[in-house]
Amino acid sequence: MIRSEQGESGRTRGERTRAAILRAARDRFAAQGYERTTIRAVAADAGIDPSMVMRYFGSKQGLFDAALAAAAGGEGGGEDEIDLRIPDLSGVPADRLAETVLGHFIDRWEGDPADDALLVLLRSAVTNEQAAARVRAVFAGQAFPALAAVLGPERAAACAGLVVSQLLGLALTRYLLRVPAVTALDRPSLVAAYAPALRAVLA
Amino acid sequence: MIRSEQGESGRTRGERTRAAILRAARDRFAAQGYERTTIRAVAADAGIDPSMVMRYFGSKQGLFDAALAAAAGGEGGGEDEIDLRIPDLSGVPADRLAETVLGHFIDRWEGDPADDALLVLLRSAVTNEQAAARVRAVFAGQAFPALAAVLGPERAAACAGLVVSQLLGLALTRYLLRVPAVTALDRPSLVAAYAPALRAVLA
DNA sequence: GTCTATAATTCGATAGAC
DNA sequence: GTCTATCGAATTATAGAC
Repeated sequence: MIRSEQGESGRTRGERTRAAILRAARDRFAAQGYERTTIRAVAADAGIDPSMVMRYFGSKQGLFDAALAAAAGGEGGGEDEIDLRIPDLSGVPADRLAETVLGHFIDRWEGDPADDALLVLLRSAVTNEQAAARVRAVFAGQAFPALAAVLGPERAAACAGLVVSQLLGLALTRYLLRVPAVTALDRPSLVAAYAPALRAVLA
Repeated sequence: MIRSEQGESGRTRGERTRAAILRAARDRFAAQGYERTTIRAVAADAGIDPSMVMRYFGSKQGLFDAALAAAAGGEGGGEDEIDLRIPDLSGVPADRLAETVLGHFIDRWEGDPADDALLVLLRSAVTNEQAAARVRAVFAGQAFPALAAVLGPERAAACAGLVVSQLLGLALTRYLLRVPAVTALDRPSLVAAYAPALRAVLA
């Protein structure tokens, strides 16, 4: 029993260390962005040595990519792209579309604290061109198709940019800048307040 | 003529150096944000020694504050706070309010390339708490009162957060993240596209 | 697999000559 | 007023002992 299968769910020691690093990295990148996050701080949060981060992820950029993929992919699989998990919009009546999209988007931001892929990505995208390109790719590859499925491609093309502006504007003021007038609202108030504007775009 | 009044508009040599540093700093902060901007890079852009930056502005934070104030105050005076220059909203008919606010906001972003105070501020505010606090102060001190003047304080309180989300969402997707669906629009299309959503909020 | 030690840079900031 | 020289701290990244 020298090289032991660890008691917890068959994970090896290395896999647990790797997971601890990723969790710490996700929190740091989400809270401080790419530049201000240091490998040393991540290592300290994870309770291991900074050199371990390099061993597992090669470089700071490699750690960022891994943190993004881990936050996005969840525990299910190993996809390396963020999954917005936009649901079954095709069954939603037109007059409930705005509320449905808003509710789903807010859930993605406030639901599981460990699932902060969007926060990680958006916080860094403002000063990191690579992260910004990723935001563009996510919305082009997921948000637009989801809209096109219910509105048709031509109407989706006309309003996709508007929808992205609305949703990211909400995220920016509520989660990144923490503007009091926006953070003061609870979830139901938030949906009710933003639905008319989004409906004006989707109609 | 040893200590010469320089030929150009009576400015002393030091004043011209100071102005060159400020211009370089503004461009760097606007393009890269606070953390990625280095004093050395600003000095190189301005064609002077890095120590001159320290001499004139004391610290990196001092340089940032000065760049913000210079971009905001323009050549007119010496105010040290950003001026959104929200105009005469009280004379605007209610059904043209959305277009007026949008047009003014877009002009502030695209008008004078040297007047990039909002870009400087927003780019840094996402990862710098001090800059974020400044964004909150600007909107609380200028955007909200301007709205209150036309809508009354109670209606302004209800929609001020929404308006900020809309406008900053536009700025984020167009100028910072450069989402193609948003950057593709020219100025008139932009106003026409965003006006319905803003009107839904202001109505 | 984990850590110690350190290399190699880069940064903000200071002291002082001219 | 401008620059040279440098300090001290922080960073990413590497080499190697255990």
